Amino acid sequence: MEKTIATISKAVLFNGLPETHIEQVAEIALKQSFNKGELIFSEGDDGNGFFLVVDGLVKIFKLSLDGKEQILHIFGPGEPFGEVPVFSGRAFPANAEAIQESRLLFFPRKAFVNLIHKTPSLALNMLAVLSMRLRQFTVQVENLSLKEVPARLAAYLIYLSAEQENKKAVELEISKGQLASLLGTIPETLSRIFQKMNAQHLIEVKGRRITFLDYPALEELSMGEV
Amino acid sequence: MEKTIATISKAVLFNGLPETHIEQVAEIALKQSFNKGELIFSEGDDGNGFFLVVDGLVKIFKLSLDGKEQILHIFGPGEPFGEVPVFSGRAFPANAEAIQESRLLFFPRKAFVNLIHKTPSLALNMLAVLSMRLRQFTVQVENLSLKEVPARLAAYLIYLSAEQENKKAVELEISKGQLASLLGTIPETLSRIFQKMNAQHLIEVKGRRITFLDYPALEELSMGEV
DNA sequence: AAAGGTCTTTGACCTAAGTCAAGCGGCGCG
DNA sequence: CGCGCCGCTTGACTTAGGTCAAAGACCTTT
Repeated sequence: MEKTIATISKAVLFNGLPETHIEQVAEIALKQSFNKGELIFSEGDDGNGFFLVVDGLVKIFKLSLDGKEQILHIFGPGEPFGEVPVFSGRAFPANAEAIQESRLLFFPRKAFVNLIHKTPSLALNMLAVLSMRLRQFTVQVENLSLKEVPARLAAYLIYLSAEQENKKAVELEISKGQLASLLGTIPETLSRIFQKMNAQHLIEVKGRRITFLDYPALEELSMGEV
Repeated sequence: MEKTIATISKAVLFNGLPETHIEQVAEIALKQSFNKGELIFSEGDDGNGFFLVVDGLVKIFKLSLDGKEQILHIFGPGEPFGEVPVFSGRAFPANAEAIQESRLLFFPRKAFVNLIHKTPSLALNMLAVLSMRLRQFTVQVENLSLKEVPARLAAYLIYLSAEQENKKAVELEISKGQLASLLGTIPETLSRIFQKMNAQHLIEVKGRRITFLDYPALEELSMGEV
């Protein structure tokens, strides 16, 4: 229980809530565990609540009829997911799968909505979370529609660089195959683009470690396209 | 003022609010008008509030460096837009332009947030609106990444058919050029696909009027791709 | 009704990126 | 220590859809 409270009070969703409210939140939370590769929910399932990642890594994705996958988000510790059905009614709009051994908290819909009724600042926090997500989606649509794959990859590397606070090199936290799916392409294409960026001395790729050789050029590439 | 109240009480965002709250909402709303083609806000602008369409039509879109446009949404009467900066802080993530002569209501951020503090059900309504928008985005990403242009067009026609409650024919409410931008393609490609669907006796195109000749085949096309 | 603009269509061409198929390399397992 | 597996790479080929250019179609304004 203390662990649960500690996790919750670190999550941005519950930022700034008074102690007593945090405890109320913790009371309605249920612990769940998922193995690597295990499905958490499927598109079309009814959502009776949402999740918070305690540790591990979860991907949210869509599948086409012929099995091609597009990753929408990857969520790590402290991030909530699966909120859409809680507020819009209806089913999950996508699938969720643990891509690492993961521990989650589950917040049942009804209890959470009750809590919101009593806690306006929790509502505002949730509005902030959903707004950030919308902002993220505008970027993803922009990337898919207006940028070519090299630009998307460059943008992703720069995003990682900001996240890991390192302008020299970054470590991919997902496999290259998953990265391809996140960028809206396939492993073969991604591999070729890594090679090309290598050949152009933009980066150096060694397994999951990417070293930046020409950061400004990468930024350039990520924005426009030549 | 009565007109304002009437507009507000019809909008889903304010569904189920008691009379007195509707009046409070109306008090903070400001009327604004935009000519066809007029810019409402630009990506990167600070958002001190959000909008509600009274009448007219507004497109939300992104631009690439070389001027290509991707439409994210088209909003008509009763629909709110521009909420993201209200709750996430920061700037508008995209541009907004009136594509018809439009009258809008503007809700200043601060006044609205105050209102939410006092009105939990308004918060829940707004959460529902944002959740629906997220759901919509998952579909858009799926379309862009996993479906080809003919499937996207078919899906859009079926969506229109549901909206206009007519399985025989629909009327496009935007130009074909704008439709191309909404579907993530260009007018030339869209035009060719209309021709092809014509030739295959799926639809008949006469200006903005699309008559369905083989609805089931269209549904088939919209989902998978052969 | 002519003129001028915008929207739409058509044709010829090009290219980014997907498909298919085969090979490589590192890692866990027996 | 060698075998098999999975993730990744490489090559040859195909194709959806973008580009560029020009011609129609339409609608408004005079």
